[in-house]
Amino acid sequence: MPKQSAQLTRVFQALADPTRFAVVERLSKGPAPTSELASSFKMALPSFLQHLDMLQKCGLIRSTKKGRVRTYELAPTALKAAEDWMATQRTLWERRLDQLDNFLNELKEQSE
Amino acid sequence: MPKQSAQLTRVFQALADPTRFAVVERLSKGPAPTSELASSFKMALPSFLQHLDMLQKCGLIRSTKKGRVRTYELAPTALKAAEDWMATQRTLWERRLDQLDNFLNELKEQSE
DNA sequence: CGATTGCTTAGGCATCAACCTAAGTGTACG
DNA sequence: CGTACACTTAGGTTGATGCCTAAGCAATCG
Repeated sequence: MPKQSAQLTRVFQALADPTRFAVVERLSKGPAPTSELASSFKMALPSFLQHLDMLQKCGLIRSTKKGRVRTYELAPTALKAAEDWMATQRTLWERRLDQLDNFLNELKEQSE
Repeated sequence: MPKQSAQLTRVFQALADPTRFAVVERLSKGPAPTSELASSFKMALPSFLQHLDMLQKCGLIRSTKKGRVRTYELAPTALKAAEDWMATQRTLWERRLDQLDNFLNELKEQSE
């Protein structure tokens, strides 16, 4: 499944920018409209919107429009998928270290 | 602590590339020398080395050199930090959803 | 309805990231 | 000691990313 990993690299790509990173942190505390989100950054609005689009395209956030106001919220599924991948890599490695440790202990006992 | 988040965005940046992503997956299964890692990719060696450097600079991997062979291994701490950040954002959001759910249930009970 | 507000689209510029080839350093082996 | 091997350094091309201004559209408000 190379499709899966392509999706994950897009999520990481999205989180690699300080602006988008900060948006995710903000949205973890609750939904917010475009203008409120934008007000924290000194960037022009269209530039900021590109960041929101990117976050939405990779599935990290969702949005709905009511009247002329668009509201954004976090979409935890993408975050969870990335989190799970990381946990898998890390625990594979840590388990391997434990096995090595056991092996060395056995060697040590044999020599005693 | 804006230092913390800068470190995290660099980790995400590192994982945003398919080559580096694949290297981390490979190294989760155990250490490997430069040439073995490089053999999986059709890229020129110096190009590939840039990827390894980037992974190392953000703390995702370590390396040691013995003779003329450099061996790489995973460094789980950076991975753990990124994982923890994601879990925090996600659970903040999910807890908020639960609270909203409780609130709606209370409203519903009052109306019955 | 006319002006204002909130977002969207279009297009352009500058910097950086990912790749390459060519040439260098140091270790090992016959 | 000379050759081969494993990596390293230097330098250059190219496309993607991040930013801007200007102009457009649709929903309110007076």
